[in-house]
Amino acid sequence: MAEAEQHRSGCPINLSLEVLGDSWSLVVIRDIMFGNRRHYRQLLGESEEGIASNILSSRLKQLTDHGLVTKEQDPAHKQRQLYSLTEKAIQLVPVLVQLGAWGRKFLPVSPELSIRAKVLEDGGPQLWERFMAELRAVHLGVPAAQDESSVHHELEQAYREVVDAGGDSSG
Amino acid sequence: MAEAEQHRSGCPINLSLEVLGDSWSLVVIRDIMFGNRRHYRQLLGESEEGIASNILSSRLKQLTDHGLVTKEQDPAHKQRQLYSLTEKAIQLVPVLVQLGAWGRKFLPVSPELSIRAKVLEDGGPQLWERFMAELRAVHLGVPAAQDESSVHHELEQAYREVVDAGGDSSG
DNA sequence: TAATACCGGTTGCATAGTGCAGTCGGAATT
DNA sequence: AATTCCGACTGCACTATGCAACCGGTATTA
Repeated sequence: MAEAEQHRSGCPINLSLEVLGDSWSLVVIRDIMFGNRRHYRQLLGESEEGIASNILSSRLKQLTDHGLVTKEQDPAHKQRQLYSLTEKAIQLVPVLVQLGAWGRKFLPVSPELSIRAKVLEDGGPQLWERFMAELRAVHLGVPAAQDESSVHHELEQAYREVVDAGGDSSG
Repeated sequence: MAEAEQHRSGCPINLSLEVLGDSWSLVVIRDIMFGNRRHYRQLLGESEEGIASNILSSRLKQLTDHGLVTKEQDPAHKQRQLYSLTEKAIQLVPVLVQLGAWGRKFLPVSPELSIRAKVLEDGGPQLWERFMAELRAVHLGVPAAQDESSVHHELEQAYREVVDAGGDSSG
């Protein structure tokens, strides 16, 4: 947890990039966050992008060191590890939404995998907050507000609709 | 300009990371965008983070290939190249703002280098739009709306105030 | 006209990170 | 007792990064 590193500069954007500036870190966070993948094997096997096991291992370690992810034993299975997001990671929701919005606008996204981004984009900061509250309930054990009708569920539903309408592709 | 690459997946976040997912690309864009650095030597020498010349060269080439940056000869100086942002890059403003906001909240930022992030964060989407309109005027030659009293100037002013009040650090 | 400084890079080289395939010891299941 | 599942680790080839030196052409200066 000690971060005795040397920073390139004190610029917020630069510091953020020193933590997140590679091609896998945010993908792993995305999978935990939106895909609710909490175990190593899940993250490894159900990864859209096919992350390699050593890279996943390395990223999970990094993310843990940076305080974005915590790791604990699953009480039911002694050998199974449970990865959870911290508040620091949950507050990346706006970053991921904007990144997704930009990708949707300018890159060759697939309909199935971008519908969730669209829902969050259209929902605006209010929906993001609801989603973040949900993540806090799931990952931090914060009691959920009763009025929340699961943004996660809403995202899954939108995804299913597109898949059912479209036809092909994995996911 | 032909992009015959293989993509890891059609997910918007993943595709965005395939373009921007390294520690330098967004730093270079930040310098062009907020620091108004338009020439190679400027980007190289006035870089807070001390980017290496080969990395800068490689990133400018990549960014050009991805359609985020254009390069043209400065009419005044035959050998001088002028780098400009495209609309695709200008629309990264919300991403950079959110990334900066996150950095400000969780990372050891310096006051001088984070005041601009704070102003943009506090200004909200409306200010971002004004800033983007300004960038279009500067980089795309779009005529500026008259009511715009320069967000860029506002950011510079806020920066100067912090520097004058604070005292040390480079910038 | 000659020397110098500035321009946007390139090259060589050592180190670090990525990607793939195979492997590992322990725990749970059969 | 044998097999499968668990979260990784190892070896290896390849690519990217970071540093320093260097480059030919252009503009400026003496």
